[in-house]
Amino acid sequence: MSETTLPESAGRPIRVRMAPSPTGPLHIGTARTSLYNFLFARHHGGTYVLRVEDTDVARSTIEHERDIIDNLHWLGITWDEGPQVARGDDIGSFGPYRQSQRMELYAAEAARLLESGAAYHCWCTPEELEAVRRDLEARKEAPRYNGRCLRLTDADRALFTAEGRMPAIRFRVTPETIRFDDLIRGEVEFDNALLGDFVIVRADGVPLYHFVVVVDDEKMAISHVIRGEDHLSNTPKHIALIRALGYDEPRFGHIPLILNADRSKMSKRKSQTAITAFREQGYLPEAMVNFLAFLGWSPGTEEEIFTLDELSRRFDLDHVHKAGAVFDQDRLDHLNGVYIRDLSDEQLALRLRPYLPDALDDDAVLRVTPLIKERLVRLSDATELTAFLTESDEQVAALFDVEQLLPKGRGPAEAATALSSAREALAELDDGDFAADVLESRCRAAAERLDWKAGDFFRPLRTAITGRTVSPPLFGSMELLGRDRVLARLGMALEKVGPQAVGA
RNA sequence: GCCCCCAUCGUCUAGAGGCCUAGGACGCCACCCUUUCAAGGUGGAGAUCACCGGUUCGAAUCCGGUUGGGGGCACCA
Repeated sequence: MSETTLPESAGRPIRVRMAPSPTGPLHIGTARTSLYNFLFARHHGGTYVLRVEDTDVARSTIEHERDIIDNLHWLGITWDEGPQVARGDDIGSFGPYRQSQRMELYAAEAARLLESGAAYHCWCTPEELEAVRRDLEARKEAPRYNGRCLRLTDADRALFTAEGRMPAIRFRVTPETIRFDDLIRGEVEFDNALLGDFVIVRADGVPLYHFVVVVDDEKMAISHVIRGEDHLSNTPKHIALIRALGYDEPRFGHIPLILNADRSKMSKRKSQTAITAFREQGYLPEAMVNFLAFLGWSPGTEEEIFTLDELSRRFDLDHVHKAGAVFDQDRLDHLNGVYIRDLSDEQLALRLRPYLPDALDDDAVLRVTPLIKERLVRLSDATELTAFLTESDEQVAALFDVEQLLPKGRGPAEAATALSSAREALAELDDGDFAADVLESRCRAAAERLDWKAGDFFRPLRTAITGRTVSPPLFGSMELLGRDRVLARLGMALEKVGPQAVGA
């Protein structure tokens, strides 16, 4: 681990965090941010914290939390501190790690802000706020809060309280220039005079994101906040809060966004974003990690296949890009194929198991694996590629029409001839001799006797055996199917061409 | 509307002033291999480095502007 690239952290131990919100399944963008934080922590020997941002109780669910944790683990991302399944059983001494369990903390910090005058109660109703916003927009001004409740008298407040209205808490933004040295973008400058006072605690007492993120990053001693670029313009709010609360300012680093094909921020509406969906389709976690790492980062060389360990050795913020990166499905597919082919037959067979029917026993799965290995883009492709093994002879026969039995330039009668001569040649074999190499030489000999090109001769056989014109290698497929079913399928195909063969 | 960020082949990227008549990968095309499809091999098309101006002996690389794209401006995160 090189210490030379260690970003300055004011002498604090390196602690980074991922802070997913369980309002949906693990998003590809969250996964990549988590990966970068993980790699950063690993590379610098820092501590990695998982914090669940579930203050929005209405939208947060335990199912989503489980999906997030489960899929993070699936990717191989691990953390040093975080929540446990059982509440109150956390790992790490900065817990609890669910924000919903830290409400007293936020209330206390909000009270401090109220007391110092850095925050104030706001009694405006959503309707009033909406009206003000519309008005400002109509006048082409920034849609920010007008500070009305800042000018309330004690009598006004007493009146609202008597009405039973509950106030929200607003942070009073000091007009000042906020500068920070972003780890990825360098010096960034904002004018906070342009910001309106923003709500930090809702009228129902629920504290909001910009507030809790700042409180927790301090209380969890986070040294580097590495997050998506969509938070770049929220950072001056966070810094203002940090100063008002007397906290230590962490280093910030904003990584580029993952984009839809149209270059907008990647979204569920336009792209598949749930990691779990990729997982179900049979993308390998190794491929996913490799792919995600290169979406916005490169090692600065021309190497491109990296394991998680190699990545944590090589990863550094210096090589993280500034521009957003379009999610390229073709590239993911290619990488997935690379990783699939890199697996041993045994390993691959194991991973294929969930995609194949129970009717195919483990031994059969292991035997068919080498036949389909280099034809798989996703593990789920195995389902279709091996379907002919579990389909009944009748089902297979129903899959094709006579057209698909015919080699280029040949008619039904000739297909019938090929089919029957193949059946004859194979029928002579015992069960025990039904091996791919034997089958192949028999069929080649039969083709030769007919004076056909082997490829032409194989086409009707392939269709008859698998029901498809595209299939795994023909003779390996026949071997797996066994003598009886091969002969049966050849017979059924023959019946199918029969009438036309006669008519031809 | 205001603020901020960004800009190298279609896409992901290499590139930190001369090594660049811009390299790699994916995708695409052709050929080879071949029992189909893949995989593999070889080759090819594809970027006047968004544009304009400056700095410099020299700029994809530095500076300024323009244009274009994106993000943010919630009692969501």
